[in-house]
Amino acid sequence: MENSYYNLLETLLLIYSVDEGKLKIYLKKKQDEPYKGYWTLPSAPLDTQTTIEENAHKIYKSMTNLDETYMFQSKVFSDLNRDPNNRIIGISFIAITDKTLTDIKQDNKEVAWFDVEELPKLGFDHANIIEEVTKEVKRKIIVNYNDMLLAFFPSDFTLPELQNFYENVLGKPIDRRNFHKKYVNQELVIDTGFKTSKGSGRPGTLYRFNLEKMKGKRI
Amino acid sequence: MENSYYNLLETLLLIYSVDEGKLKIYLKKKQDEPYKGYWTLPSAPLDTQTTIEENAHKIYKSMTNLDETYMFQSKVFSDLNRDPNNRIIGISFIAITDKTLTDIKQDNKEVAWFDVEELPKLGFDHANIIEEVTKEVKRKIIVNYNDMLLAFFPSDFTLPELQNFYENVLGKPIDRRNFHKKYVNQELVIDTGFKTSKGSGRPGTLYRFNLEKMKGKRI
DNA sequence: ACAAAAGTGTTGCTGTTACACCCATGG
DNA sequence: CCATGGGTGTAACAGCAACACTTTTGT
Repeated sequence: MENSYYNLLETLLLIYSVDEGKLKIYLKKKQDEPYKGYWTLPSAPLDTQTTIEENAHKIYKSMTNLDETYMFQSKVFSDLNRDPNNRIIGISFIAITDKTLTDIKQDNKEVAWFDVEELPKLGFDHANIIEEVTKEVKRKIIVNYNDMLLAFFPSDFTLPELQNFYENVLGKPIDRRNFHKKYVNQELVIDTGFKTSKGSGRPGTLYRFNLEKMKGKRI
Repeated sequence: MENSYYNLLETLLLIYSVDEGKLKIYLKKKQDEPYKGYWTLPSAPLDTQTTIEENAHKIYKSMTNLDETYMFQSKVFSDLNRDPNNRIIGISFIAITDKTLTDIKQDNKEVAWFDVEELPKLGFDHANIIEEVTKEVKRKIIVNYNDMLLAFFPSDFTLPELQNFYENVLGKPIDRRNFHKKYVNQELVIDTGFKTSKGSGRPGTLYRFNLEKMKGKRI
């Protein structure tokens, strides 16, 4: 009787990054049944001696070999038939990382970044989880979670890159002149003095965020 | 060995409401050990056949006798020593309700509304949970979760009442003229044609939110 | 009449929007 | 020299911030 209150839990990690203004997510190819060959979110069962935060950090480390990141809890998924074998309750975490730091780490494990708008075949209910959590991420970007934006753009970026990201998240275009003016006039970004130099076209000015001005700022 | 992955879960419900511009929370007095006589959040263990959403609704119903409410997930608390006896993982939900609807329902169960700034002695880690979740609620109000504001003020209210609530959440005063102007000029509220009539002072105009204008509006 | 609470107008500032052409680089 | 992508100015409008006195009611 008492046993009917003991549940299996897992921590699911949704690692996001930006690449050329696109929102990306880091997935893992499943090597065994069920869902062998499908892509899945990195996850780990929760044992009775670990907190969910510790568990999420462990997963993050195993996927990226990095220790620190911007990470926080997202939704819990408790549908009875999430897993074909057992009932497992999934506690999701959002992590935001610098894609360039993880590009190296793709040794033998099959892991890859996917555009959130072009996902591969996903196992379990992970398509649904990604959809729901991605909605939350977008909403938070739009609605002003500056910390999160800083996590997406920790290092130098161009204003067109940033604008591109916003446009993808918002789902509509923004006027380039107004966008530029806003960030430069309000000193939300600082000119690093460097320029991009990839391919054709005029090189872009590289900026970084002005932490002072961004703090608590409504964008 | 496998048993070390089975955890006890509970759903915790934080029911909020407004009263005279103050943010209130609905608590229950614990009738047995441990923490007998202390106040606690309403909660229920999660069995293996119920989703957390169903569980949260069950708790809400038992506390208010109401079926519908604005409710959503909040944080998960997984510290190892939350409960003196077992490790229990707590999944919290936020519900927002109309305090006047629940005032009736205080029969024999010892339940009461408390100002979130003046809480009683709380059992378990519930003081901590209330603090964390209340921070989230305030942040969401400030940052634009209009749905939530509508849930707090479903029916007629005066602008001074609404302003009072904002001031308590923001922690700083707002100019009355500017506040009034904003809501009336932008037609975020609609005059119901009724007036308050409680005690001394000029009666206030009763408004309700203009759902059209509030939708997606940044406040 | 007085205490309590609600209602209201003006002005300057700041940010947003709408709009089209020029500049720097690589091929 | 052309294709690609980056950078830029102006004017009208909307919302926000700062500011104090009047009106309506109950006692």
